Amino acid sequence: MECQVTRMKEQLEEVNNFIRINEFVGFDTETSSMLPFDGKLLAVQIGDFNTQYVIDVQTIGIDNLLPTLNLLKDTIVIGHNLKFDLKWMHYHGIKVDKVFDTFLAECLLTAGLDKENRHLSLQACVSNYFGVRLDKSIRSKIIYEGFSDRVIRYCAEDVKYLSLLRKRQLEKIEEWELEKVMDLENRFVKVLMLMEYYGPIIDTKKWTEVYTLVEKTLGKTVEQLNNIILHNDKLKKYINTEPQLGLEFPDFNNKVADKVLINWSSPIQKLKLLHGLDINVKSTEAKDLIRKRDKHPIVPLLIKYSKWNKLSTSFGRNFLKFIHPVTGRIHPDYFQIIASGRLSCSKPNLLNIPSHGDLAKKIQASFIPKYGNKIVGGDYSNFELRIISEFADEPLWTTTFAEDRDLHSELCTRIFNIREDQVNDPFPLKPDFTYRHVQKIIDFGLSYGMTEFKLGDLLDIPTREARKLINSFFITIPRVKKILSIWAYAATSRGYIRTAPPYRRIRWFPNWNEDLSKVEPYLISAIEREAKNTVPQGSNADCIKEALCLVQDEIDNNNYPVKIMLSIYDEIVTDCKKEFTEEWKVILETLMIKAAKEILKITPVKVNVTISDHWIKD
DNA sequence: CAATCGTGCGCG
DNA sequence: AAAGCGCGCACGATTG
Repeated sequence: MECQVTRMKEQLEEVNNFIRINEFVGFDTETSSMLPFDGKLLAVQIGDFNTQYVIDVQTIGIDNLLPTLNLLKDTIVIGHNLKFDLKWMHYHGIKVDKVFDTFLAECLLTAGLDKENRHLSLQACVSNYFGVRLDKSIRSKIIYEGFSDRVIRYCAEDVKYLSLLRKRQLEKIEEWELEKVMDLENRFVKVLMLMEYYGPIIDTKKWTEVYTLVEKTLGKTVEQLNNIILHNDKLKKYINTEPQLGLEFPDFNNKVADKVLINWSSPIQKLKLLHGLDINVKSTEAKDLIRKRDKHPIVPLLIKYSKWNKLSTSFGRNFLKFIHPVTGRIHPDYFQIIASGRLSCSKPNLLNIPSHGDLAKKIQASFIPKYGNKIVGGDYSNFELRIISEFADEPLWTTTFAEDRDLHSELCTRIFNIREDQVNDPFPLKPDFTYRHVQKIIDFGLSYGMTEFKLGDLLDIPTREARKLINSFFITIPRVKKILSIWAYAATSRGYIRTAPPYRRIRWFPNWNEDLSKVEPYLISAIEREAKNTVPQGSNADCIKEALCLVQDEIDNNNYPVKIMLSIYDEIVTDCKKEFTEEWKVILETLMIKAAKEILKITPVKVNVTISDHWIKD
């Protein structure tokens, strides 16, 4: 084994040669922080099984290293979770063209498996594939002890196995025909890196206005709740006799109460109180409480409290802490491949920003483009239902999409036997819902395996009425029922399900067994429901990832003044120079349609594009 | 006191 | 009845 530390500029020529003569190079970095904006690049490791170069970046100087790093664009860079390393490369102006990410390969090969059966870290992969143990703890000592012998050795080990790991993973990728989706994910790393690097900008003034309003409303609600128990002899016994340590009223008035009568965030305390009022609920969630809202004035207040407390804790003043002091942007952490193939997002989660209602409008309006720019957004219309339609080949659905009519309304008229102008009339069994609203619940719910119990529960109608709705739904569109059962059967007979061609991503079902008699019936049902959902949800993910790759390539190839700001499941939000918006709007729409046509071959694609001064949902 | 689980709710 | 799917987060309750 040859592993060496590179400290001198002259030594870099050897590294350069290594990069030039190799089609693939293993690549890793060590840094003093997670983001390049508040730390330094300490080491760059390049190598393969036989040779590793550990480059002491600070000693050699980043400027002296740039020519070497620039050579990377002519090779295929292999790395484990390259989203991290590429962010540092981008910071230093280094472009990397082709990558193979062993972390993403492992994510793809094990999608859907649970914690026990899924080991994604480099140590775990190297251990599982080669039986070699890497010691991560020593590597992290680089900050304290610099390039000591053992640090160098372990830095080198982090690139040593990458090319072998890729080969072993490729065997499996070929075995399971995952080449196409692996390629998609490898192309997508760069895009996701940029979405973290150029994360959204928040108008703090607008955001502050919003949370001031939220805290005021929450405070009032707490006050009203407290007044109810203070003036009701029956309820006084539920008041906490001791101060609830660590709990305070929101100090929206700079006033902090010294004790909390009842902790309105405690389901146990709320449940006791409700039972004391002879209100029989099994939980304190809104869905249950809403049925009892007329029993006592406290019930609607409890619903209100939960809602506003959520807004206050998740989207209140804490949210502003995520604004990076140097960049002024939010730099979230995306996870590239969850079970279905979708993204997830954390610190903060930008995929669950409120978007329904007046307050949500104000929250979204706080997401603004760079000064002088505009937001150009595009979202797919009914993508998941179009996926089902594509494979069900259901005449009613295909003609509705072909004629660009509203699917929910269309189905509504058939299933409830009403005219088109009646779809927004109240639904007789539950008058606060319209027919179309009910239909929407049915369309999504039933497509993913909802039973009459849940539907009855959701619509607050008897189970037998729900059963009738389900029956007429599937009688009206029998081919949808058929394709759903085909997907369910595929999953239970094989133990996995695939998304639509050409990507054909796999999701595994860890509870499955070849001998189905060994699988509990309820687990079989769960696999069936998950499979029914994975095809449309995962195919949608494949599509939006392809679209995002096309969009970023277009931006890069033409130097367009555009940044991808957010992507929420079926929506792409971009930050675009004002003068370019009209032109960009057309390009964005075209590329999103182009991506979708990879999957939807006979079903029309519809994309809605908007230009605005801030994030908005149309 | 930290780790873990459950509840409830935000999004598509 | 574990009887739509996919997530992350805040908070309370429980555990060791």
